[in-house]
Amino acid sequence: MLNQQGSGRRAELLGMAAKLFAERGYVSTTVRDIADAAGILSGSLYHHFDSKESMADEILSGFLDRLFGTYAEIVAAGLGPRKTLEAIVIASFEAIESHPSEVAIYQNETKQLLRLPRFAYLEQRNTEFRTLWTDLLAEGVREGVFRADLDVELVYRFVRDTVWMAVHWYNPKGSLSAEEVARQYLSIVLDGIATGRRPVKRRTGA
Amino acid sequence: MLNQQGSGRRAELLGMAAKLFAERGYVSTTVRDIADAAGILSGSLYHHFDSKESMADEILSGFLDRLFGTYAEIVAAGLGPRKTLEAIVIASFEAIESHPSEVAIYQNETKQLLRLPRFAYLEQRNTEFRTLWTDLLAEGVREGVFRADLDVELVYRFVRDTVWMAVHWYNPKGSLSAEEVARQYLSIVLDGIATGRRPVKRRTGA
Amino acid sequence: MLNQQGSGRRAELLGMAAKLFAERGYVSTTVRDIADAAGILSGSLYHHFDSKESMADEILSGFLDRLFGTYAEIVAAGLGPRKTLEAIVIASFEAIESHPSEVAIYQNETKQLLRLPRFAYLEQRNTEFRTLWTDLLAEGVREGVFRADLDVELVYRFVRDTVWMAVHWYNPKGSLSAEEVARQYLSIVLDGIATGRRPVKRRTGA
Amino acid sequence: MLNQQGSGRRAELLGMAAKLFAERGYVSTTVRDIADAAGILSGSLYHHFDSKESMADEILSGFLDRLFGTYAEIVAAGLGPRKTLEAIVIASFEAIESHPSEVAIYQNETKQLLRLPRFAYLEQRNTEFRTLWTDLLAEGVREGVFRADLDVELVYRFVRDTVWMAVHWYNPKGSLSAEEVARQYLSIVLDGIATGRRPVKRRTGA
DNA sequence: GATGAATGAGTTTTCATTCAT
DNA sequence: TATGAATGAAAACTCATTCAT
Repeated sequence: MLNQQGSGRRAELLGMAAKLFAERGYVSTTVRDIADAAGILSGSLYHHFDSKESMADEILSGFLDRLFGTYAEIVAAGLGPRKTLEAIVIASFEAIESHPSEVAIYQNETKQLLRLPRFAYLEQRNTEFRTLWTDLLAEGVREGVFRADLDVELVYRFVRDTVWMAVHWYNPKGSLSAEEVARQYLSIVLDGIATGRRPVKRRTGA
Repeated sequence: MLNQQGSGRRAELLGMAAKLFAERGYVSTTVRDIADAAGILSGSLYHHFDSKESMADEILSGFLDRLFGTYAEIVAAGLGPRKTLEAIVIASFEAIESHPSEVAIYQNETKQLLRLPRFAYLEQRNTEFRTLWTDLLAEGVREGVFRADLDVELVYRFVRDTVWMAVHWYNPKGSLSAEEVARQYLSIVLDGIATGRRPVKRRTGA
Repeated sequence: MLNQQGSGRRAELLGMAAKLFAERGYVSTTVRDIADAAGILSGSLYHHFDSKESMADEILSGFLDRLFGTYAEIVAAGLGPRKTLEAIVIASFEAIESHPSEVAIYQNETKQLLRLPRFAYLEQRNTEFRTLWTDLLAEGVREGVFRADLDVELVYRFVRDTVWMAVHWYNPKGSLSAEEVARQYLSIVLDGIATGRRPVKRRTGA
Repeated sequence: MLNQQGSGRRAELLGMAAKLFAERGYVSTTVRDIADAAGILSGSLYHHFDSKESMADEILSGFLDRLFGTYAEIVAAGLGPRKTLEAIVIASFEAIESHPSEVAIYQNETKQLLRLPRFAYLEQRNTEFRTLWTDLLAEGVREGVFRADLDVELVYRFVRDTVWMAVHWYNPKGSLSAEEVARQYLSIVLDGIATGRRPVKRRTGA
């Protein structure tokens, strides 16, 4: 359902490319690496794709369209800030589970790819994601379900980074399902790792 | 004090290389880029360094020696798990503040560099860091200052990733000092972003 | 009458190839360009032709057979040097009008194609053309209708080049018909662009 | 004096490239061909030049700057249409003599190169040349030194093409000097190849 | 006749590195 | 210390051609 990126051979090749881009990084993955993985000659890849760039483009844009579609549906459901946050985190972990390569590429290569004009949409996605989170957090603070003493921007960055970083260690074949990991993760983010009541906070900078 | 990586010109060149490695990534930074930044020809760099690899090596090993020295001092101080955790986080944020390039390289390039034999020590540092944290967390759980219902391994990864990710957005010239950011960060990690008592946790999967 | 280069689809494809060869040059025109123009895949062209080379061959040899047939008829008519020259020039301009692509290919690609053995006949055509003209000019000089003070070889080259160059600018849809252009062209070549009697020529270098 | 295109090795390499571009055509000349001619490896050329394109660019722009500088001087001298025309033709033949490769590239490759944005200046040079000639011819017609019954545009094309075509056959080592060839050429263009008075012209199309 | 997938040889270009001066 | 010229290996990409379906 979060899938479907083309027909037959093309999709197969994109899958291999994605895996390699995720493992070795975009720059360090040669077109020959991809061709080798596919059992063809490097030149033959150009029968299917314009360039290495366009492979990365197709992988990322397709994936992000689907992911942000899912986010939009969650937000549209109007579950309230806390439940929405949970749903978004869970959806993100599910993306990590079902499309680890794509997430890894998104995580690791965005900065590099942004220099190329054709990847400008990555910037837009970043902005979209930021708005999504800061709106959500601000609403939660207004409704009293999120702490008011934290910098919303900082919390956003914190959450953004931590969610995606999981792609670096989450093992879909391990004992924990994506949802279980997400629940633990949410538990940390929402309630912290310390026990008991939180001590009286000295407001930073005060 | 966390500084001093050679004398004069050599250090200057390493600084420029570090900045470029951090900005563009190790593979994407060419020797010519570094030479250009230094206002010399690329061949001339080889009067100072054996290779591009040895530049990265020198940058990273020097930095990590100093950073892990600091960690060791903190642990040796025997402050108890909570204070130790706080001190380590603060030291890490200070490293981000004082050596952003080095941290960024450590963050972004370790995976790539580990393929080269000479960077095997990075693996050792990772193990060292992991032991440091899991010991610390386990001790905290034993002493009742950290929650017992969380997977220690997962918490470790969580903390590890989130601390270093800050290098991607922390701006030393911004309004928040490294320590202030560290405090907020600690506040999130320790107490969570939700208000009030945490609800009775349904153990995931149960 | 100067037409007929195969049947149906084959001729159609050759026409497209000729147009592209003329526009972009033989080397710069890819087999895919031709296939694209025909709305088929590049591999499919090989059901019709052995190779790109054989397409160019077929285009040129057919065209030149017809053109030189026309020249032979004119010469055989025995009209005398002046009328023969006029008829040849007119026939050439008509070839430009009716087969601009073929003339352009002949003009622009002969030098390149001559390196390939199968195009050796182009050299023969050149020789044939040269003989035709130098004979004609020499005869004209003997009969007193062409100036005797000009180097026949130089005049030949002059005429040869200028006639064919017209393919680069002659526009069949423009206001001047091929014959009209030929007439003006002949007027220049025969009588020059200066007004009045020619001044006493200082023989160059004498 | 019409020379001087850089320092030392660079100029040497450009000269070799120019020769090959002229002989085999720009597209058909590989970077390896040039490197082979220079006795170095193809990659080494990139120590001196950005790209094959930039070699052609440097060759052409430098040459055209000098050539059009010469034209401008001639025009500025205000010799009257006939003498100006003669001087321009002679200067052109001298360019063919001293810079045959550059002229050949200009002649043969302009059409191809114009597709690349960086060669837009070739279009401007063409326009400049056209204006130069049509102005000159029109002035000559007004002053009664050139025939009024000829289409100025057509005469311009005629002259333009024929002058440059000489590069294809003019042999600097042959018996005729550039100026001698230019004189004969001028003699043809000005007075035609026919003997005696020109017959009463039937205006074409009438 | 045409497709879709591939080959294989070659192209331009990149880049870490070397070395005589 | 630095330059200027080069190497050599590999990169991305091109393209005429083949061939099973």
